[in-house]
Amino acid sequence: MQLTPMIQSFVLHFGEMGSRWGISRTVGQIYALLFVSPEPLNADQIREALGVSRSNVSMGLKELQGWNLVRLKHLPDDRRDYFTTPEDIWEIVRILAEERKKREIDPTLTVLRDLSMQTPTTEAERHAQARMAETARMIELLTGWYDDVKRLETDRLAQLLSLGARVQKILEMKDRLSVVPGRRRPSGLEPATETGEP
Amino acid sequence: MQLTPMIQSFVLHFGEMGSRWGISRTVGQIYALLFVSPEPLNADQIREALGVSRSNVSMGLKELQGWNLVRLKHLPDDRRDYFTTPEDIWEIVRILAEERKKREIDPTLTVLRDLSMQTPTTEAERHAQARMAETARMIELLTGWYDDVKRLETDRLAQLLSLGARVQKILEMKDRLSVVPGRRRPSGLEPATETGEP
DNA sequence: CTCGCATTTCAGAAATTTTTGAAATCCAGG
DNA sequence: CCTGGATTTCAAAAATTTCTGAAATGCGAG
Repeated sequence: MQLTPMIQSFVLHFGEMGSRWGISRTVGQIYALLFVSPEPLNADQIREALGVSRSNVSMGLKELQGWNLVRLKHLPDDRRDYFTTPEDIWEIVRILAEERKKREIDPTLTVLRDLSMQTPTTEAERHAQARMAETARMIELLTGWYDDVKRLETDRLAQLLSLGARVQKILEMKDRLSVVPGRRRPSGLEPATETGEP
Repeated sequence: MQLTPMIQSFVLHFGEMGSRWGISRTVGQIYALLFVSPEPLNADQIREALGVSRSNVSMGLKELQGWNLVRLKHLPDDRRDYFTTPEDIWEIVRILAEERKKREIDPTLTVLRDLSMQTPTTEAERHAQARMAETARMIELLTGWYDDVKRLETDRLAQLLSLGARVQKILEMKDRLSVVPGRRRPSGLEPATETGEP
């Protein structure tokens, strides 16, 4: 398969960006190619389009499968594996967010919690620990929010996003309204969220 | 300066994670060290604490300055440069988000817009272009939201985050309320947001 | 201007990551 | 149990990134 200049540009760009993310150039290119391809591709088609070795394609696809970013398909009377990306682009975003969180955030949160539990021996450690605890709380707040919104349906999510900062107005409105039924709103940041593991 | 085991663990962990992000091990370690240090450090203190070459520290600090992630300080009667991280951890998050957007998102959005404007020559290109346009719109929605919320004060942001999915309830409430004054809400996703550059 | 300390630059060395080709493995038919 | 296409594995080569030491540069004080 011969790529048109336009598709070529796209694929090459994603290859470049791939390195700024944690993936290799080839993996980025493979994904870009599958993403814009109107139908599933097999490993040899990918190899030909990208001009890389067959084994490199195999490894790249394996990595993408590890990221849950590709779907395996089969064509009748053809025992080769064909690959696609999910149709729904929001699904891709969700997967990316989930996997990056798993790899880049969760391990750090574990370490921070762990270190925050130790008894400090020096003044420097006391300070360091305060910093770490602060970081852990921030990550918990962010990931807690993420865990909530990731459950929203796509169009609710889009609605929320397009609302943007106007949410602030709504928060204010809610403040005023919530006075009426006499219910106190839990005050957001202040109470130390001690979510240590057992 | 000799690091305690606890601080050592933290610094080493950040070094490891550094590679999963786009930074080198040393840069990650330098940042971790500055982050937990109760006061500013100079290049030689960092070199000693991390056991790396002086030039490596210099380059690492330069990179961190490029990311806007460190502040330069000066002590009286000492002409060496001392470095700290911003006190406010949310400030750090804001800077990180801003810089990563600039490096990882914006260039892609530019390419996507550019390619989406070209006239497709084949059916494959037509499909690819649709995919790219879809992606561009999604990125615009996400970054538009980000541009909005990044202006919120920290405690408003925290309030918003801790609200999480309960926002959905508020959205529903707003739906109902907005009927009263007779104003139509712009429906979020549906209208094609043609935000091409001139 | 010169000295002395501080920082930066930079070319090469070291380490790490990516890519490859060949061999091994897998597996559906026959 | 063979066969042959398809895929995977893996050790080595290639490419890239990171790190270092030495030399160059910067700069305030005298």
